[in-house]
Amino acid sequence: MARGRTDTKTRLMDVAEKLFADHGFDGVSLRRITTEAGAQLAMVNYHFGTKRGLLEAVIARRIEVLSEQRVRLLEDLEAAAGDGPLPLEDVVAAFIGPYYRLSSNGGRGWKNYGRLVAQGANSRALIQHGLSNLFDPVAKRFIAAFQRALPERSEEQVVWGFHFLMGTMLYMFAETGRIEKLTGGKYRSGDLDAMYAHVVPFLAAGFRACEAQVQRQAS
Amino acid sequence: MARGRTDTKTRLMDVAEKLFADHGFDGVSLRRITTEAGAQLAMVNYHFGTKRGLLEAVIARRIEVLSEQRVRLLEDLEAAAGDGPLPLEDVVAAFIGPYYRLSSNGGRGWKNYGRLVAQGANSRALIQHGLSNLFDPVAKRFIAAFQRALPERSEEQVVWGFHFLMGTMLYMFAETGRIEKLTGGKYRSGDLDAMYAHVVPFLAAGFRACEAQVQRQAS
DNA sequence: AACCGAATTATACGAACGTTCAATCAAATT
DNA sequence: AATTTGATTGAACGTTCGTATAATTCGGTT
Repeated sequence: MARGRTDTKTRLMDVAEKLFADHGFDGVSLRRITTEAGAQLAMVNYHFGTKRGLLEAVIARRIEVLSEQRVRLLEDLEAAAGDGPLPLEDVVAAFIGPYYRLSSNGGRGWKNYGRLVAQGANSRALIQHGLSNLFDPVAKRFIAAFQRALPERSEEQVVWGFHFLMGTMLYMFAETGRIEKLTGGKYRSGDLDAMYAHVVPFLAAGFRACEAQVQRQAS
Repeated sequence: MARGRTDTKTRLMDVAEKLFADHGFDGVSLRRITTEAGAQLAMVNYHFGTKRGLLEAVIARRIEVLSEQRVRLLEDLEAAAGDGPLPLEDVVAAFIGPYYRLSSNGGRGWKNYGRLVAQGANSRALIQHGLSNLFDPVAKRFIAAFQRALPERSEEQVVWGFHFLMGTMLYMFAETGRIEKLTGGKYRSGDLDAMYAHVVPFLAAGFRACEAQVQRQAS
Protein backbone atom coordinates (compact mmCIF):
# COMPACT_ATOMS: atom_id res chain seq x y z
CA MET A 1 0.00 0.00 0.00
CA ALA A 2 1.01 3.60 -0.39
CA ARG A 3 0.14 4.54 3.16
CA GLY A 4 3.78 4.54 4.23
CA ARG A 5 7.21 3.62 3.07
CA THR A 6 7.01 0.16 4.62
CA ASP A 7 4.29 -2.43 4.60
CA THR A 8 1.54 -2.55 7.17
CA LYS A 9 2.98 -5.40 9.19
CA THR A 10 6.32 -3.66 9.69
CA ARG A 11 4.71 -0.31 10.48
CA LEU A 12 2.59 -1.95 13.14
CA MET A 13 5.65 -3.50 14.75
CA ASP A 14 7.56 -0.22 14.65
CA VAL A 15 4.78 1.77 16.26
CA ALA A 16 4.02 -0.92 18.80
CA GLU A 17 7.68 -1.11 19.74
CA LYS A 18 7.77 2.57 20.54
CA LEU A 19 4.45 2.71 22.37
CA PHE A 20 5.06 -0.46 24.38
CA ALA A 21 8.40 0.99 25.44
CA ASP A 22 6.81 4.30 26.40
CA HIS A 23 3.73 3.09 28.25
CA GLY A 24 4.06 -0.63 28.83
CA PHE A 25 2.21 -3.48 27.19
CA ASP A 26 -1.13 -2.82 28.86
CA GLY A 27 -0.69 0.93 28.73
CA VAL A 28 -1.32 1.11 25.00
CA SER A 29 -4.44 0.15 23.11
CA LEU A 30 -4.52 -1.53 19.76
CA ARG A 31 -6.56 1.40 18.55
CA ARG A 32 -3.75 3.79 19.31
CA ILE A 33 -1.17 1.55 17.71
CA THR A 34 -3.16 1.07 14.52
CA THR A 35 -4.11 4.74 14.32
CA GLU A 36 -0.50 5.92 14.63
CA ALA A 37 0.55 3.27 12.14
CA GLY A 38 -2.09 4.36 9.67
CA ALA A 39 -3.74 0.95 9.69
CA GLN A 40 -7.08 -0.50 10.56
CA LEU A 41 -7.77 -1.92 13.99
CA ALA A 42 -8.34 -5.44 12.71
CA MET A 43 -4.93 -5.63 11.09
CA VAL A 44 -3.21 -6.51 14.34
CA ASN A 45 -5.32 -9.61 14.83
CA TYR A 46 -4.96 -10.48 11.17
CA HIS A 47 -1.18 -10.25 11.06
CA PHE A 48 -0.28 -11.26 14.62
CA GLY A 49 -3.31 -13.12 15.94
CA THR A 50 -3.42 -11.28 19.22
CA LYS A 51 -2.00 -8.26 20.98
CA ARG A 52 0.52 -10.44 22.75
CA GLY A 53 1.48 -11.95 19.41
CA LEU A 54 2.36 -8.45 18.26
CA LEU A 55 4.59 -7.94 21.28
CA GLU A 56 6.37 -11.23 20.72
CA ALA A 57 6.94 -10.46 17.07
CA VAL A 58 8.38 -7.08 18.03
CA ILE A 59 10.86 -8.62 20.42
CA ALA A 60 11.69 -11.64 18.32
CA ARG A 61 12.82 -9.74 15.25
CA ARG A 62 15.41 -7.83 17.30
CA ILE A 63 16.63 -10.73 19.40
CA GLU A 64 17.33 -12.73 16.28
CA VAL A 65 19.59 -10.04 14.85
CA LEU A 66 21.31 -9.54 18.18
CA SER A 67 21.87 -13.23 18.82
CA GLU A 68 23.26 -13.82 15.36
CA GLN A 69 25.83 -11.06 15.72
CA ARG A 70 26.83 -12.11 19.23
CA VAL A 71 27.34 -15.71 18.26
CA ARG A 72 29.32 -14.78 15.18
CA LEU A 73 31.71 -12.62 17.20
CA LEU A 74 32.08 -15.30 19.81
CA GLU A 75 32.86 -17.93 17.22
CA ASP A 76 35.51 -15.64 15.77
CA LEU A 77 37.05 -15.33 19.22
CA GLU A 78 36.98 -19.06 19.75
CA ALA A 79 38.59 -19.67 16.38
CA ALA A 80 41.33 -17.15 17.13
CA ALA A 81 42.01 -18.49 20.61
CA GLY A 82 42.65 -22.07 19.61
CA ASP A 83 43.09 -24.04 22.80
CA GLY A 84 44.08 -21.05 24.92
CA PRO A 85 41.83 -18.97 27.15
CA LEU A 86 39.56 -16.36 25.60
CA PRO A 87 40.49 -12.69 26.16
CA LEU A 88 38.02 -11.47 28.77
CA GLU A 89 37.51 -7.99 27.37
CA ASP A 90 36.79 -9.48 23.97
CA VAL A 91 34.09 -11.75 25.36
CA VAL A 92 32.46 -8.80 27.10
CA ALA A 93 32.67 -6.85 23.86
CA ALA A 94 31.23 -9.74 21.88
CA PHE A 95 28.17 -9.73 24.09
CA ILE A 96 27.59 -6.02 24.57
CA GLY A 97 29.20 -4.65 21.41
CA PRO A 98 26.51 -5.74 18.95
CA TYR A 99 23.82 -4.23 21.14
CA TYR A 100 25.87 -1.05 21.43
CA ARG A 101 26.36 -0.68 17.70
CA LEU A 102 22.77 -1.48 16.83
CA SER A 103 21.46 0.91 19.46
CA SER A 104 23.82 3.63 18.23
CA ASN A 105 23.42 3.22 14.50
CA GLY A 106 20.51 0.85 13.97
CA GLY A 107 17.82 3.47 13.87
CA ARG A 108 15.22 4.63 16.34
CA GLY A 109 13.64 1.19 16.54
CA TRP A 110 16.59 -0.19 18.44
CA LYS A 111 16.34 2.58 21.01
CA ASN A 112 12.70 1.72 21.58
CA TYR A 113 13.59 -1.94 21.83
CA GLY A 114 16.21 -1.19 24.44
CA ARG A 115 13.69 0.55 26.65
CA LEU A 116 11.08 -2.14 26.05
CA VAL A 117 13.30 -5.08 26.84
CA ALA A 118 14.67 -3.45 30.00
CA GLN A 119 11.17 -3.37 31.40
CA GLY A 120 10.23 -6.81 30.16
CA ALA A 121 13.43 -8.43 31.38
CA ASN A 122 12.58 -7.36 34.89
CA SER A 123 9.09 -8.83 34.86
CA ARG A 124 8.68 -12.53 35.38
CA ALA A 125 5.62 -12.60 33.11
CA LEU A 126 7.63 -12.23 29.93
CA ILE A 127 10.63 -14.26 30.98
CA GLN A 128 8.85 -17.43 31.97
CA HIS A 129 6.74 -17.26 28.85
CA GLY A 130 8.76 -18.63 25.98
CA LEU A 131 10.13 -15.34 24.79
CA SER A 132 13.41 -15.90 26.58
CA ASN A 133 13.95 -19.12 24.68
CA LEU A 134 15.27 -16.93 21.91
CA PHE A 135 17.87 -15.51 24.26
CA ASP A 136 18.83 -18.30 26.63
CA PRO A 137 20.90 -20.48 24.26
CA VAL A 138 23.13 -17.54 23.46
CA ALA A 139 23.40 -16.57 27.11
CA LYS A 140 24.46 -20.10 28.00
CA ARG A 141 27.16 -20.02 25.35
CA PHE A 142 28.49 -16.78 26.78
CA ILE A 143 28.52 -18.07 30.35
CA ALA A 144 30.67 -20.93 29.09
CA ALA A 145 32.83 -18.46 27.22
CA PHE A 146 33.35 -16.37 30.34
CA GLN A 147 34.46 -19.49 32.17
CA ARG A 148 36.96 -20.11 29.41
CA ALA A 149 38.15 -16.54 29.73
CA LEU A 150 38.55 -16.93 33.50
CA PRO A 151 39.89 -20.42 33.99
CA GLU A 152 41.01 -19.74 37.56
CA ARG A 153 37.64 -18.42 38.68
CA SER A 154 34.95 -20.57 40.15
CA GLU A 155 31.80 -21.19 38.19
CA GLU A 156 29.93 -19.32 40.88
CA GLN A 157 31.93 -16.15 40.38
CA VAL A 158 31.46 -16.29 36.64
CA VAL A 159 27.72 -16.87 36.88
CA TRP A 160 27.18 -13.94 39.22
CA GLY A 161 29.44 -11.81 37.07
CA PHE A 162 27.28 -12.56 34.09
CA HIS A 163 24.24 -11.67 36.15
CA PHE A 164 25.73 -8.28 37.03
CA LEU A 165 26.66 -7.77 33.39
CA MET A 166 23.06 -8.39 32.37
CA GLY A 167 21.72 -5.77 34.73
CA THR A 168 24.32 -3.24 33.68
CA MET A 169 23.64 -3.82 30.00
CA LEU A 170 19.86 -3.66 30.26
CA TYR A 171 19.99 -0.42 32.21
CA MET A 172 22.58 1.02 29.85
CA PHE A 173 20.46 0.60 26.73
CA ALA A 174 17.25 1.63 28.44
CA GLU A 175 18.55 5.22 28.32
CA THR A 176 16.35 6.18 31.21
CA GLY A 177 17.52 9.76 31.44
CA ARG A 178 18.28 9.41 35.12
CA ILE A 179 21.95 10.33 34.84
CA GLU A 180 20.93 13.61 33.24
CA LYS A 181 18.78 14.43 36.23
CA LEU A 182 21.55 13.48 38.65
CA THR A 183 24.28 15.50 36.93
CA GLY A 184 22.27 18.46 35.71
CA GLY A 185 22.66 17.37 32.10
CA LYS A 186 26.44 17.19 32.24
CA TYR A 187 26.34 13.47 31.43
CA ARG A 188 23.66 11.92 29.25
CA SER A 189 22.31 8.39 29.34
CA GLY A 190 22.07 8.56 25.57
CA ASP A 191 25.83 9.01 25.23
CA LEU A 192 26.41 5.37 24.39
CA ASP A 193 29.87 6.02 23.02
CA ALA A 194 31.15 7.23 26.37
CA MET A 195 29.27 4.55 28.26
CA TYR A 196 30.53 1.74 26.09
CA ALA A 197 34.10 2.94 26.41
CA HIS A 198 33.76 2.66 30.19
CA VAL A 199 31.57 -0.38 30.54
CA VAL A 200 33.91 -2.94 29.02
CA PRO A 201 36.85 -2.30 31.35
CA PHE A 202 34.44 -1.83 34.24
CA LEU A 203 32.83 -5.24 33.78
CA ALA A 204 36.09 -6.99 32.97
CA ALA A 205 37.61 -5.67 36.18
CA GLY A 206 34.54 -6.82 38.07
CA PHE A 207 34.81 -10.31 36.64
CA ARG A 208 38.41 -10.52 37.77
CA ALA A 209 37.72 -8.96 41.17
CA CYS A 210 36.54 -11.69 43.48
CA GLU A 211 39.49 -13.95 42.88
CA ALA A 212 41.93 -11.06 43.16
CA GLN A 213 40.59 -10.37 46.62
CA VAL A 214 40.81 -14.04 47.59
CA GLN A 215 44.42 -14.12 46.39
CA ARG A 216 45.30 -11.07 48.41
CA GLN A 217 43.80 -12.56 51.52
CA ALA A 218 45.53 -15.91 50.95
CA SER A 219 49.00 -14.52 50.37
CA MET B 1 -12.75 -3.43 60.93
CA ALA B 2 -11.84 -7.08 61.34
CA ARG B 3 -11.35 -7.77 57.65
CA GLY B 4 -7.60 -8.22 58.02
CA ARG B 5 -4.79 -7.78 60.46
CA THR B 6 -3.83 -4.41 59.06
CA ASP B 7 -5.96 -1.47 58.09
CA THR B 8 -7.48 -1.06 54.67
CA LYS B 9 -5.02 1.52 53.42
CA THR B 10 -2.02 -0.66 54.16
CA ARG B 11 -3.66 -3.78 52.75
CA LEU B 12 -4.40 -1.93 49.53
CA MET B 13 -0.78 -0.85 49.21
CA ASP B 14 0.52 -4.35 49.93
CA VAL B 15 -1.72 -6.00 47.36
CA ALA B 16 -1.12 -3.29 44.78
CA GLU B 17 2.63 -3.60 45.27
CA LYS B 18 2.51 -7.29 44.47
CA LEU B 19 0.12 -7.04 41.54
CA PHE B 20 1.85 -4.02 39.98
CA ALA B 21 5.11 -5.94 40.19
CA ASP B 22 3.56 -9.02 38.62
CA HIS B 23 1.57 -7.46 35.79
CA GLY B 24 2.58 -3.85 35.47
CA PHE B 25 0.65 -0.73 36.38
CA ASP B 26 -1.89 -0.98 33.57
CA GLY B 27 -2.02 -4.75 33.76
CA VAL B 28 -4.00 -4.75 36.99
CA SER B 29 -7.45 -3.33 37.60
CA LEU B 30 -8.54 -1.56 40.73
CA ARG B 31 -11.26 -4.17 41.01
CA ARG B 32 -8.71 -6.93 41.28
CA ILE B 33 -6.62 -5.02 43.80
CA THR B 34 -9.57 -4.20 46.02
CA THR B 35 -11.00 -7.70 45.76
CA GLU B 36 -7.74 -9.36 46.78
CA ALA B 37 -7.33 -6.82 49.56
CA GLY B 38 -10.84 -7.48 50.83
CA ALA B 39 -11.87 -3.89 50.30
CA GLN B 40 -14.43 -2.01 48.30
CA LEU B 41 -13.62 -0.59 44.89
CA ALA B 42 -14.14 2.99 45.96
CA MET B 43 -11.57 2.77 48.74
CA VAL B 44 -8.67 3.33 46.38
CA ASN B 45 -10.00 6.67 45.23
CA TYR B 46 -10.91 7.58 48.78
CA HIS B 47 -7.49 6.86 50.27
CA PHE B 48 -5.21 7.65 47.32
CA GLY B 49 -7.27 9.85 45.04
CA THR B 50 -6.42 7.96 41.90
CA LYS B 51 -4.86 4.73 40.70
CA ARG B 52 -1.61 6.50 40.07
CA GLY B 53 -1.74 7.94 43.56
CA LEU B 54 -1.83 4.40 44.87
CA LEU B 55 1.28 3.52 42.87
CA GLU B 56 3.13 6.56 44.13
CA ALA B 57 2.20 5.82 47.72
CA VAL B 58 3.43 2.25 47.27
CA ILE B 59 6.81 3.39 46.02
CA ALA B 60 7.19 6.33 48.35
CA ARG B 61 6.82 4.38 51.58
CA ARG B 62 9.71 2.08 50.60
CA ILE B 63 12.00 4.75 49.17
CA GLU B 64 11.75 6.72 52.36
CA VAL B 65 12.95 3.79 54.46
CA LEU B 66 15.69 2.99 51.99
CA SER B 67 16.94 6.56 51.71
CA GLU B 68 17.02 7.06 55.44
CA GLN B 69 19.16 3.98 55.99
CA ARG B 70 21.50 4.81 53.13
CA VAL B 71 22.08 8.33 54.29
CA ARG B 72 22.66 7.24 57.87
CA LEU B 73 25.32 4.73 56.82
CA LEU B 74 26.98 7.28 54.57
CA GLU B 75 27.07 9.85 57.36
CA ASP B 76 28.69 7.27 59.62
CA LEU B 77 31.35 6.69 56.96
CA GLU B 78 31.97 10.38 56.55
CA ALA B 79 32.28 10.86 60.29
CA ALA B 80 34.76 7.99 60.55
CA ALA B 81 36.83 9.13 57.59
CA GLY B 82 37.53 12.63 58.82
CA ASP B 83 39.36 14.45 56.06
CA GLY B 84 40.65 11.30 54.40
CA PRO B 85 39.15 9.47 51.47
CA LEU B 86 36.15 7.22 52.00
CA PRO B 87 36.71 3.44 51.74
CA LEU B 88 35.24 2.49 48.37
CA GLU B 89 33.81 -0.87 49.41
CA ASP B 90 32.08 0.78 52.33
CA VAL B 91 30.40 3.35 50.10
CA VAL B 92 29.16 0.59 47.80
CA ALA B 93 27.90 -1.29 50.85
CA ALA B 94 26.23 1.81 52.24
CA PHE B 95 24.23 2.15 49.05
CA ILE B 96 23.37 -1.46 48.30
CA GLY B 97 23.51 -2.97 51.79
CA PRO B 98 20.27 -1.48 53.12
CA TYR B 99 18.39 -2.67 50.05
CA TYR B 100 19.97 -6.10 50.45
CA ARG B 101 19.01 -6.43 54.09
CA LEU B 102 15.47 -5.16 53.59
CA SER B 103 14.93 -7.42 50.60
CA SER B 104 16.29 -10.39 52.54
CA ASN B 105 14.60 -9.85 55.87
CA GLY B 106 12.04 -7.11 55.35
CA GLY B 107 9.18 -9.36 54.36
CA ARG B 108 7.54 -10.21 51.10
CA GLY B 109 6.62 -6.60 50.40
CA TRP B 110 10.22 -5.67 49.77
CA LYS B 111 10.57 -8.44 47.22
CA ASN B 112 7.54 -7.13 45.36
CA TYR B 113 8.93 -3.62 45.55
CA GLY B 114 12.21 -4.80 44.07
CA ARG B 115 10.48 -6.22 41.04
CA LEU B 116 8.21 -3.22 40.70
CA VAL B 117 10.92 -0.59 40.86
CA ALA B 118 13.13 -2.48 38.40
CA GLN B 119 10.42 -2.12 35.80
CA GLY B 120 9.55 1.43 36.69
CA ALA B 121 13.15 2.58 36.79
CA ASN B 122 13.51 1.55 33.18
CA SER B 123 10.50 3.46 31.96
CA ARG B 124 10.79 7.17 31.41
CA ALA B 125 7.17 7.71 32.41
CA LEU B 126 7.81 7.17 36.09
CA ILE B 127 11.22 8.75 36.26
CA GLN B 128 10.35 12.11 34.78
CA HIS B 129 7.23 12.29 36.89
CA GLY B 130 8.24 13.45 40.33
CA LEU B 131 8.62 10.04 41.86
CA SER B 132 12.37 10.12 41.43
CA ASN B 133 12.59 13.30 43.47
CA LEU B 134 12.48 11.03 46.48
CA PHE B 135 15.56 9.22 45.22
CA ASP B 136 17.69 11.80 43.46
CA PRO B 137 19.02 13.75 46.45
CA VAL B 138 20.38 10.56 47.97
CA ALA B 139 21.84 9.47 44.64
CA LYS B 140 23.61 12.82 44.30
CA ARG B 141 25.12 12.45 47.75
CA PHE B 142 26.44 9.03 46.83
CA ILE B 143 27.95 10.20 43.55
CA ALA B 144 29.84 12.79 45.57
CA ALA B 145 30.83 10.12 48.06
CA PHE B 146 32.15 7.89 45.29
CA GLN B 147 34.27 10.78 44.07
CA ARG B 148 35.65 11.17 47.56
CA ALA B 149 36.40 7.45 47.62
CA LEU B 150 38.19 7.65 44.27
CA PRO B 151 40.12 10.93 44.38
CA GLU B 152 42.37 9.91 41.48
CA ARG B 153 39.54 8.99 39.16
CA SER B 154 37.84 11.43 36.85
CA GLU B 155 34.32 12.58 37.55
CA GLU B 156 33.31 10.98 34.29
CA GLN B 157 34.49 7.57 35.38
CA VAL B 158 32.74 7.84 38.72
CA VAL B 159 29.46 8.93 37.16
CA TRP B 160 29.42 6.05 34.73
CA GLY B 161 30.42 3.69 37.48
CA PHE B 162 27.43 4.81 39.49
CA HIS B 163 25.28 4.27 36.43
CA PHE B 164 26.51 0.70 36.08
CA LEU B 165 25.97 0.15 39.78
CA MET B 166 22.36 1.28 39.43
CA GLY B 167 21.67 -1.21 36.67
CA THR B 168 23.34 -4.04 38.55
CA MET B 169 21.44 -3.29 41.72
CA LEU B 170 18.04 -2.95 40.09
CA TYR B 171 18.44 -6.23 38.24
CA MET B 172 19.77 -7.93 41.36
CA PHE B 173 16.72 -7.16 43.48
CA ALA B 174 14.27 -7.81 40.68
CA GLU B 175 14.94 -11.53 41.18
CA THR B 176 13.84 -12.25 37.65
CA GLY B 177 14.52 -15.97 37.78
CA ARG B 178 16.63 -15.81 34.66
CA ILE B 179 19.77 -17.19 36.23
CA GLU B 180 17.81 -20.28 37.26
CA LYS B 181 16.83 -20.87 33.67
CA LEU B 182 20.39 -20.35 32.46
CA THR B 183 21.98 -22.68 35.02
CA GLY B 184 19.28 -25.31 35.33
CA GLY B 185 18.46 -24.21 38.86
CA LYS B 186 22.02 -24.51 40.13
CA TYR B 187 22.12 -20.80 40.93
CA ARG B 188 19.08 -18.86 42.02
CA SER B 189 18.34 -15.19 41.53
CA GLY B 190 16.73 -15.22 44.96
CA ASP B 191 20.01 -16.13 46.64
CA LEU B 192 20.73 -12.60 47.71
CA ASP B 193 23.32 -13.67 50.25
CA ALA B 194 25.57 -15.14 47.58
CA MET B 195 24.89 -12.26 45.21
CA TYR B 196 25.63 -9.59 47.77
CA ALA B 197 28.89 -11.25 48.74
CA HIS B 198 29.97 -11.01 45.12
CA VAL B 199 28.48 -7.72 44.06
CA VAL B 200 30.40 -5.44 46.40
CA PRO B 201 33.91 -6.49 45.29
CA PHE B 202 32.65 -6.72 41.71
CA LEU B 203 31.46 -3.13 41.62
CA ALA B 204 34.38 -1.80 43.63
CA ALA B 205 36.81 -3.34 41.18
CA GLY B 206 34.83 -1.87 38.31
CA PHE B 207 35.04 1.59 39.86
CA ARG B 208 38.79 1.20 40.24
CA ALA B 209 39.33 -0.03 36.69
CA CYS B 210 41.75 2.11 34.78
CA GLU B 211 40.44 4.94 32.69
CA ALA B 212 38.49 3.84 29.69
CA GLN B 213 40.56 3.29 26.63
CA VAL B 214 39.40 5.19 23.61
CA GLN B 215 37.75 2.54 21.57
CA ARG B 216 36.98 2.88 17.93
CA GLN B 217 33.50 1.93 16.95
CA ALA B 218 33.86 -0.97 14.57
CA SER B 219 31.23 -2.91 12.73
C1' DA C 1 -12.30 -12.19 -18.97
C1' DA C 2 -13.19 -14.66 -14.97
C1' DC C 3 -11.23 -16.02 -10.78
C1' DC C 4 -8.70 -16.46 -6.53
C1' DG C 5 -6.56 -15.62 -2.24
C1' DA C 6 -4.23 -12.45 0.54
C1' DA C 7 -4.80 -7.91 2.39
C1' DT C 8 -7.77 -4.38 4.01
C1' DT C 9 -12.07 -2.09 5.50
C1' DA C 10 -15.98 -1.12 8.36
C1' DT C 11 -18.60 -2.36 12.06
C1' DA C 12 -20.22 -4.71 15.98
C1' DC C 13 -20.01 -7.33 20.47
C1' DG C 14 -19.61 -8.19 25.27
C1' DA C 15 -16.66 -7.28 28.93
C1' DA C 16 -13.92 -4.56 31.79
C1' DC C 17 -12.08 -0.12 32.85
C1' DG C 18 -11.31 4.24 36.37
C1' DT C 19 -13.97 7.29 38.64
C1' DT C 20 -17.90 9.36 41.12
C1' DC C 21 -21.47 9.88 44.65
C1' DA C 22 -25.20 9.53 47.83
C1' DA C 23 -26.15 6.64 51.67
C1' DT C 24 -24.59 4.15 55.71
C1' DC C 25 -21.70 2.81 59.52
C1' DA C 26 -18.94 3.29 63.74
C1' DA C 27 -16.49 5.49 67.13
C1' DA C 28 -14.98 9.45 69.47
C1' DT C 29 -16.46 14.09 71.00
C1' DT C 30 -19.68 17.25 72.85
C1' DA D 1 -28.00 11.47 74.37
C1' DA D 2 -26.84 13.99 70.49
C1' DT D 3 -23.47 15.23 67.16
C1' DT D 4 -19.57 15.11 64.35
C1' DT D 5 -16.24 13.00 61.43
C1' DG D 6 -13.62 9.76 58.97
C1' DA D 7 -14.27 5.22 56.90
C1' DT D 8 -16.96 2.17 54.20
C1' DT D 9 -20.68 0.51 51.21
C1' DG D 10 -23.26 -0.33 46.99
C1' DA D 11 -24.46 1.13 42.68
C1' DA D 12 -24.02 3.63 38.66
C1' DC D 13 -21.67 6.57 35.07
C1' DG D 14 -19.67 6.95 30.38
C1' DT D 15 -15.65 5.22 28.09
C1' DT D 16 -12.49 2.15 26.23
C1' DC D 17 -10.79 -2.31 25.72
C1' DG D 18 -9.42 -6.82 22.68
C1' DT D 19 -11.43 -9.62 19.49
C1' DA D 20 -14.41 -11.34 15.77
C1' DT D 21 -16.67 -11.24 11.31
C1' DA D 22 -18.79 -10.17 6.99
C1' DA D 23 -17.94 -7.34 3.09
C1' DT D 24 -14.65 -5.26 -0.07
C1' DT D 25 -10.44 -4.34 -2.67
C1' DC D 26 -6.94 -5.77 -5.95
C1' DG D 27 -2.88 -7.65 -8.28
C1' DG D 28 -1.53 -12.05 -10.29
C1' DT D 29 -2.96 -16.60 -12.13
C1' DT D 30 -5.82 -19.26 -15.04
